[in-house]
Amino acid sequence: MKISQKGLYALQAMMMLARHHNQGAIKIRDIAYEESLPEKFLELILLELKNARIVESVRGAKGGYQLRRDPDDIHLSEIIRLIDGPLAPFADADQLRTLIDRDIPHRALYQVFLDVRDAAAKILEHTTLAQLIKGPAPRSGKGGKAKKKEAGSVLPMVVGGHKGE
Amino acid sequence: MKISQKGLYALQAMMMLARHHNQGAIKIRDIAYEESLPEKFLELILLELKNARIVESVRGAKGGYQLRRDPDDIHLSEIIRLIDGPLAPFADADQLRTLIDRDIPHRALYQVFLDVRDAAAKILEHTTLAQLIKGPAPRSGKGGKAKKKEAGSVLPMVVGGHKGE
DNA sequence: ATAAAGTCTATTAGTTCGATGGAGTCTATG
DNA sequence: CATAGACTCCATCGAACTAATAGACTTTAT
Repeated sequence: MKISQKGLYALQAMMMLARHHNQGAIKIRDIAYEESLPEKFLELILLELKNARIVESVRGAKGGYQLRRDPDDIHLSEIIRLIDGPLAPFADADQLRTLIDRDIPHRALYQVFLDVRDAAAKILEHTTLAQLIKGPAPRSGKGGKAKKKEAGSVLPMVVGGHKGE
Repeated sequence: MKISQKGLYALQAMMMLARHHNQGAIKIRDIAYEESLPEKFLELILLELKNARIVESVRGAKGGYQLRRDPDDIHLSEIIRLIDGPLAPFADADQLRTLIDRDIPHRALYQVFLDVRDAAAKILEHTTLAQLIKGPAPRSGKGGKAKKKEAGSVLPMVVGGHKGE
C-alpha cells in the first residue's frame, strides 16, 4: 500500500472537515486555504469522497462540504482504500489468499504479504478521524531519536527521494 | 510501501537462488524458466541485486548468479527496499519522524503512517529467504531436480482490479 | 576461435500521477 | 428574477514511472 499525494490531501481535507464538524458546509476554497492544498485538485478528491458517501455537498451559494458521519465513525482505512486502493503491499487480500491456496512454490511469500496487509489493516481500521484531531498524539514506538535537520521554515520541505528508511 | 511486479520478480528469483544455494552459479535463463519470469527483465533485476552486493555473478560460459550470503542471512526487507524503496506507506521513516516533529497539525496522521511502517518493517526485517523456502513441502517428492513446468502455466489467473481487500 | 554467458545502454508503449481549465448547473440572496 | 457564488463534470496536460525488449559489447570455458 502506497499513500499518494492525492491520498494525503484527502486525509488532510478530511481532518479539516472533522475539526469543523457540525459547523455547516465548508467551502472547497476554505479547505484548500487552511490545508494549503491545490484547490482544483482538491475539488476532484472531494467529489470522489462524495460519491463514496463519506462526505456530502451542499450546492449553490453558501454551499460546501461536510462529513456525513461523526469523525469517530470514519476510519482511515476507508479513505485510503478509496483513494489509493487495497492495503496489501501487492494485489489485495482476496487475491493473496487465492495465491496462497494455489501457488504452492510461492505461498510462503504471499503469506508474508498478507501478514503485512493485516498489520496495516489492524492499525488503519482502528484509527478514526476523531482520534487524529484530538490532542497530542500518544507517541508510540520506542523513543527513536529524530535527527535534526538544519533550521528551516515550518514546512516547505520537499519529501522525495530515498535516504533514511 | 507498494511491491511492484519487478519487486515480486526479484523476490521469486531470490527464492529460487536460495533453493539452489551452494550449487554453483545459476544461469539467468534457468532462473527465468523455472520461475516463469521474462528473461531480459530479470537480467536487469539481477544486475541491480548484484550492484547491491546481495548476489554475485560469474561471467562467461558456465557463468550465472548465486547468493553472496546464506539464505538465512538475507531478509525480505533488504530486497524490497532495493527494488521498491522505503517500507513506509508515505515518504520514508526519517522524513516521517521529521514531519511528526515539525508539522503540528498533522503529526498524529504521520505518526499513524510511521506505525504502519514499523509494523511492516517488523515482519519484513525478520523474515529471511531461508524461512520462505522451508515450506511444509519443499518439493513434492517426484523425481530429482529437473522441474518440469510444461504446458499451461500453473497460475494463469489474472491479478488485477479491486474486489475483496 | 567460438559459443555461451553476463554487462550495459537505449528505447519503447502504456499507465499513473498531480494538476489545471472551462463549460455547465444549482441555489441563496437582494 | 438576475446574479454571484459554489459545486459538477469532462477534457487535457506534462512528467514520471512501469514493464519489457533490443542490441552491441565483454568475459570465459573449451
